[in-house]
Amino acid sequence: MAKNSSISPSVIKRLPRYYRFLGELLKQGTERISSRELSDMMKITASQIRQDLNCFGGFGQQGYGYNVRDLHAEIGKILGVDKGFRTILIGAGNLGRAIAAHINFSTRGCELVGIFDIDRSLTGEKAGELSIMHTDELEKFCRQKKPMVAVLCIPKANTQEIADRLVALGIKAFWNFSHYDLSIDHDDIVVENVHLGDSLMTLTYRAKAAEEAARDQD
Amino acid sequence: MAKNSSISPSVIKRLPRYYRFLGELLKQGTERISSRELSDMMKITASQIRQDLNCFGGFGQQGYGYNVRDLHAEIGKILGVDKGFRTILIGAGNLGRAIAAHINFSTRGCELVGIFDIDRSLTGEKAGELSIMHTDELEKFCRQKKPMVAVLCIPKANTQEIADRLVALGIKAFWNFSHYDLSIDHDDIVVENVHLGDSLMTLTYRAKAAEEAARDQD
DNA sequence: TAGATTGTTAATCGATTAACAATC
DNA sequence: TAGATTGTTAATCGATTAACAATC
Repeated sequence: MAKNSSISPSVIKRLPRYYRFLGELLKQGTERISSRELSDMMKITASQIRQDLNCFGGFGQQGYGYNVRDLHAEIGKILGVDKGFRTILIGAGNLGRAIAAHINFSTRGCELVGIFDIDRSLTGEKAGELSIMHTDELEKFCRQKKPMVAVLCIPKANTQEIADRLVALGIKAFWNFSHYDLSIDHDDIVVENVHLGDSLMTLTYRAKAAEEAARDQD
Repeated sequence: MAKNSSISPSVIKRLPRYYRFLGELLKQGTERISSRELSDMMKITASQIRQDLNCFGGFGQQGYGYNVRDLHAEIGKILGVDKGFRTILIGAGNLGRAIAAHINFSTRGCELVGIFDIDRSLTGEKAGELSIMHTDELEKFCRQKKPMVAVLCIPKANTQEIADRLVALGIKAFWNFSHYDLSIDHDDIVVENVHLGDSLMTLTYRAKAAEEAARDQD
């Protein structure tokens, strides 16, 4: 575990992808895999795979490769898939309900325990397994259940205010889908801003660039 | 435009964020801004901003800064926000309908023109402005409307098959939300894999790391 | 002119790839 | 033992930051 402290941001971003591919291999019953085979599947270099996996200790064996089950388990442990962090979701509009229904929180270290919306007409409605609560209930709920993670699916204008309120209620991690760049100045609080719109724009840019390149070739 | 060809991937990924912040400033009526002021807002270095903006020609003026309106327009043009690429969405489940309703395609260079699902019980239902069509209609629709972009909100198992079918129908860009790493071996076709699950896992990892760091301090 | 701030070059830093000795 | 493949060091590449001369 000693090596853990120095895992670089680039490696961390690749970890979930390794975890997914190893999960697939495990499901298929593959017992061992070499960095070369994995590199073919994942379309990254074998060198990078070996470099990455070595950040957290030698899980491979020379002349053999990596044991799929062990490696999968180890990466899962590093990512914290067994943490079960209690998680609340704020904003039960289209996107909020889709996230609640679509994301498998439990296999990713989180447990969705509450959904809130400011719109009283939604109070009591079901979203997946859970009934939507009014945001007035947040304080009481958090005092009782002490959630650690909050998913924000709310309009830009309310994001900072709700985030501040949730920080006061002990939330330590924000998964933010609002169209607002959330940043919080406590170094024990982490924020992941998603910005689907930015992702689409990047695609537009690349589509345009590819189109121009193809046209130039004619 | 000559400098365009060499814009690095890291810069491209930051472009939508610049565009957003400049849009905000424009809305607030700010006329000019220095790299220093913008760096405070965006929490990146002024040096990086100047370096980035210089990839596509000198839009600043020494001793003055940048004209907000001009810079916003220029970045928009580079991203292709005015392209209006015809776009179809496949998979009108929770996530698909939320994306259709929640994302402002038109301000991001895309125009959503059709929604498809394989489930006949959804055919004819409204999703935003559009009525859901059956995937059997894809061929006919694409021949007529010639869409260029496809948003995939379908299960993992169907993704490769649908993608191949869409490539044959002339789709050049994929915005892929399925739990599957799509890669296509034509260099005039671009793919953006979103993977919300990976994003949540990264958050879990960081939450866990921050928690451990805080505990160690006690 | 003096002050401000860019554009741009040089220095630093970090991440990726290549290479190969260690070893299963 | 011979073959395979890792772990790890060194080389390369790219991205970020610092510095400052150019110039508005």
